[in-house]
Amino acid sequence: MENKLSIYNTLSRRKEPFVPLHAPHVGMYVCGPTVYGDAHLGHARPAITFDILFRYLTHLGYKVRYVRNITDVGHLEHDADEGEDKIAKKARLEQLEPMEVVQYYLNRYHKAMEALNVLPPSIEPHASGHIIEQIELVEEILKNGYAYESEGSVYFDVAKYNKDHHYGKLSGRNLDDVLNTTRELDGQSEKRNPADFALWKCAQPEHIMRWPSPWSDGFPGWHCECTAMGKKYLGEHFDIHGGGMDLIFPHHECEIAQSVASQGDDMVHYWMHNNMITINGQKMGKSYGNFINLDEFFHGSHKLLTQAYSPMTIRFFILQAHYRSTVDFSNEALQAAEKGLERLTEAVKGLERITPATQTAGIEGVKDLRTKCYDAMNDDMNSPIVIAHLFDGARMINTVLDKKATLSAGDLEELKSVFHLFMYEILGLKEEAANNEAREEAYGKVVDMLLEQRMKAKANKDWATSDKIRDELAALGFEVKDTKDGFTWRLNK
RNA sequence: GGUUCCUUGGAUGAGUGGCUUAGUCAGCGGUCUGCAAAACCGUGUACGGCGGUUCGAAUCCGCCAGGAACCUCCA
Repeated sequence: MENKLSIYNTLSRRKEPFVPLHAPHVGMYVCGPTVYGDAHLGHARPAITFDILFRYLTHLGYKVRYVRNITDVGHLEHDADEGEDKIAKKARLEQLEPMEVVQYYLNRYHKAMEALNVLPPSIEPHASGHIIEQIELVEEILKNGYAYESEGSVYFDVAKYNKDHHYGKLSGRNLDDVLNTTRELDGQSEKRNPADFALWKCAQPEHIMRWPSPWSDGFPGWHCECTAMGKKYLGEHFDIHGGGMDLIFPHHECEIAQSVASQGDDMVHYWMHNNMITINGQKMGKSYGNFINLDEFFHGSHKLLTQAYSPMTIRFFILQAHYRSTVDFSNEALQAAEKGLERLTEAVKGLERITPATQTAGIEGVKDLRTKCYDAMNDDMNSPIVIAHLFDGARMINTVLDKKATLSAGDLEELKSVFHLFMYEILGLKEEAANNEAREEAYGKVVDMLLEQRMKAKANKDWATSDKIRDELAALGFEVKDTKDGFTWRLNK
């Protein structure tokens, strides 16, 4: 399969032509959410970034298997309840089963993703459902001598690994740096080296989520799930592994070490990382306490928001920046995105009002638009440039609507096709379904307005107008009843 | 302290050696319009600072200043 797509590989720190290992099949793994809280704006970034990639690769004709995991076990939380599982902690606080918490937030995550028009991945595996695979991974690493058991836990032997391989090649670190800066943690005594990371953790008695293993009742280490599930569903070697930049170290670095230590070589060909969303220049994140939930954006229910922003506004806002740049949140920026998106959608609607002429005159560039959009997408998914070209298209459309130019039937179809492809299919900017409640209310008020007019007509004994309004409303399904002091109506269905 | 990276006009945000410009939002002027909105046309100041390489740098190199992410769960 031929394409000119190049993507930035974090491993090589440069753009590389995208050549799948087993065309036409493409394997893609993206780190999904830890479901112990509502999704915030930061979670939308990787979801949308890799949604675009998924859509584009599919459009290019690849058979993409997109795996996005759900982390529902194993992440240690480092605060008052040190060593306790995040999911388990939340569960105890809320008196819920751990899996109940997982399901609750997972449902909400799915709802938010659907609102953002993020396509569901091909497979969405849960870490808790792949304990066996993770134990097998740990056994492999042990067998190859890159791990050791200590008091029921198993740790990755970073120093030994680093003698044979480079631990830190993804994040640009060397082991000495890591050693000098590794923070002192509890349980350090179990480790031979402070930089060693856990592959299996022996569970404390109060730890709810636990599974039997050859070493202890416990739970898998932080990084095992992605390696184990990536291998299970995409094979020992697959094309793309994505996630947020904040996962490069240690998470993805450890994944590389785990795959090399278990199977002997790298599992992933292209590492891709989206940048962060910032707020006042600082990363939006749970630990900073400066995050805004997606639902809060959709409803405008956060003190930093001056209004509600629709899911498509959020999506457009994110796509207006390149995925490897930080993007700064502000009401002003979101309002600009909202208006810009409106301009595009109005232009697309305008396409339907254009009557084709015998030839195109007065505008240029219709025929180049498609190529320019492809070029931008091929250049490491430069969505802001694609959008800029779509704005050029919007200007063409508006000029024709202003009767200052004409479009041939062929060019009109071409414009429609380009907009449909890039705006809807690839960038996923679906036309917004209006807020139903608000719409219902507005429609109701329109009916009220008509009936007020009818009341005036009745007062003037203008029975013709009065009856006309009632009959026409009736024809539309509105049942109008006069009362002593006015009227009532309802919609018969 | 270490690693990686960033600094572009009023706000956002592309661009990485020259050519023709990003684009969007806002502002200003105009066209259109019963009014308004929309649309269209025109429009300004920009590449953190200093030095270097080069015929030529926002773009490459060095230093300085400021900022960020990671080094601890994080998208």
